[in-house]
Amino acid sequence: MEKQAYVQVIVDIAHSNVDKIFDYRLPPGLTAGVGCRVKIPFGRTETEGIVLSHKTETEIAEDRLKDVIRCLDDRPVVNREQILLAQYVCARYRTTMAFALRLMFPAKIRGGRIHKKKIRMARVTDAALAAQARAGCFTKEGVVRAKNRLHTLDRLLEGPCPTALLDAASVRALAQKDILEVYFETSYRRPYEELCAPEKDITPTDEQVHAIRAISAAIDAGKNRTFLLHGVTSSGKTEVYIACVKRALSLGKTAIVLVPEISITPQALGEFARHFGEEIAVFHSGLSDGERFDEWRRVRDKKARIVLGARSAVFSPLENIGVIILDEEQAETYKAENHPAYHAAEIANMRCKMTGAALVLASATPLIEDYVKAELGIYHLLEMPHRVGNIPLPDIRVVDMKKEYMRGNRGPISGLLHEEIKKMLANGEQSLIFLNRRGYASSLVCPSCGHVRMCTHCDVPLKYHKNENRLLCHYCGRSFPLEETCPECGGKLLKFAGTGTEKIEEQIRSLFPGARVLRMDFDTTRRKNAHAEIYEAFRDHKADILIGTQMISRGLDFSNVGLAAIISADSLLYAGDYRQEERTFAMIEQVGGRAGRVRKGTVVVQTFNPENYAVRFAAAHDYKGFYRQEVAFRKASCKPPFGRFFRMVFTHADEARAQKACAQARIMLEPLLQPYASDILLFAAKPAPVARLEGKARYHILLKVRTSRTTAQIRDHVWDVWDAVRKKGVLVSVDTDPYNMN
DNA sequence: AGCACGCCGACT
DNA sequence: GTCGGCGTGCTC
Repeated sequence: MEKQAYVQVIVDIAHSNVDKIFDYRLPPGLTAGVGCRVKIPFGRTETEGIVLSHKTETEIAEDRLKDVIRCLDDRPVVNREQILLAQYVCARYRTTMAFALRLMFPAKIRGGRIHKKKIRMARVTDAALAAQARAGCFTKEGVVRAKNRLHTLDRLLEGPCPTALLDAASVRALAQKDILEVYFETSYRRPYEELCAPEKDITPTDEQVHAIRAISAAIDAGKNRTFLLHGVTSSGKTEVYIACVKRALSLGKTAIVLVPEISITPQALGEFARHFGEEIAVFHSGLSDGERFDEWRRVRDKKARIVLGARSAVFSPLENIGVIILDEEQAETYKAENHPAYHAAEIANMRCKMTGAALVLASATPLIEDYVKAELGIYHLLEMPHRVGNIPLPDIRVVDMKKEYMRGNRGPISGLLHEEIKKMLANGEQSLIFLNRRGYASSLVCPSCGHVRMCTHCDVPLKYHKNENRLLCHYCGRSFPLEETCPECGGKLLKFAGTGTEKIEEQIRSLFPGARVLRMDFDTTRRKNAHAEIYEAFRDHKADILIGTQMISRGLDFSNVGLAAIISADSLLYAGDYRQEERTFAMIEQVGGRAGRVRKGTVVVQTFNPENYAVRFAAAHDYKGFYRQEVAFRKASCKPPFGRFFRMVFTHADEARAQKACAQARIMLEPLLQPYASDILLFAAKPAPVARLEGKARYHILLKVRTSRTTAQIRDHVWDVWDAVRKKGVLVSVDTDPYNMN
């Protein structure tokens, strides 16, 4: 008697009610490996599930068991390590196994809508036969009488060729005579061009050598270790990454390099593709579904051993990982916004622990939390304080905009910046102008009654976009016509407050009529390829000045940029979160780092707060000075890493329901947190600063906790309350150490 | 997620 | 009397 086979399946329904293992009978003749998707009957319908394991016995009564209908994959869509990782994600972020597993493979795989791309190929059946046919293309006198056929044969004698590149009539005729054969080959859609420029032969600096040695030793040992690579801009971190990845490959291991989404430029890709060619798979938001599927498949099928990508690439189906690198580890984009709100560094850390890989957190401006860990010896600190070629860090010149204002210059461009841009234009050098606010004006105010135009669906002011001559909501994306009269008092005057990139572009164009100006922001890069076009135009010096948001602060490493300017260093200082100084410091270093990468450059920082310590330390390129100051403040006020914040947000179309759920949660939390009273601060339930978003009311609770052994328990209590409250139809989200408090 | 079961209000 | 509101419970 053959042993009855059962499979344990996670149903692909992301709901806590069905977040458990279901046993199914595997009918004889059907195979479904661990990690494969299966079609299964579920309740009254059919659905997909993923096989987690096999077994020979089950506690489920025979009459309740159902059969697997069929297996949907011949190869697993998740490997065993990914299943373990998904279980970790479930526990850590309180999500369902279905949600966690979905992170592991391309979304569009479900339902099997994506197909492998096949291309039609032709090849000769026999070289002698082809040569004979080739001779037949000439007359006795040696004159060509069948040009297309000759060309086709010549091409095929060199090897197989896609039929798309050949003359269709010749292919048909030659195939008829069995001189060539047509067949299909699956191809991979590659999201970037082949970049096969020769490797540059660079001698690494002593600092680079030291970092490479330390990380390589950890990769060799196969023991999990975390490094904090603190390297100033242009200190050659990329070469360190490449050397470490090479080391991992040489040991037969694999590697993941994570970068913030916006720094995935052709330049950054090219650097890696040059070294690793086909071995590298790239993941970012710009890929089509087909491209993403193919890249993922190349990793799963072990055709690519290196993954380069944004946040979600940390879940790639690699096996035997040697090293995971997080470039710009302080970047906020490593944290996912929605459920599960995982942090890529946390996932990377877990994967490294599971496989004994080295984790490299790299930045010019590491997160305070991480530098603290390095100082405590939890992370191994590697410092690269010098730029490659010993090029000095750029001079940072801080302009006090209060004085500028008093002097009568009320525009957004200071006298100094004006002068510096002029100098650059005269020298034929390029300038970068950074402002992290898009549009023309950040609000539209009525000077008579003070009314600010607000979004009808969100509790936020509308931004004026001059190009479209409309008011836009940057939260929900809705657009409104610009009404000339105030809806409140009927006043006819309009006041545009706050400066955005559009206005800067207008100002620069009027101040420097001859200069060639480009703007790179959300609005100018919406069209496909627009980002690459602007990037290439600036790289090829088809423009003198590039104005932009966050997008220009990373990944643009152009030798001809002599000036980088920050229009307002204050933009992040009023965010109201505990990271505002840290982010201001990082922004100045980041943008400043774009200038003078080959020879010494200049940075102009405009601010109304020149005395702010983030601005002062950034101007002096003094990370450690800033760090010490910031750590002292955080310690005194119990902010991360000395404290944690938990924030619960309650969203519902009906304001009363959102408020009620929020108040209930607050009431439930109180007794649960009572034992920790001396270590916590539980704030009142109240409307969120953005009290309405997309037409839905929002309420929130903030909990501040002094870091201690009980922090994890407190977090669990918060999640328990979340679990209890969310069943009432109100959307509840929990954010740990939120980046913003909107 | 879906879908059935089940227990209270206003109608042909 | 019943049609239908959506609260609760189940799916191998």
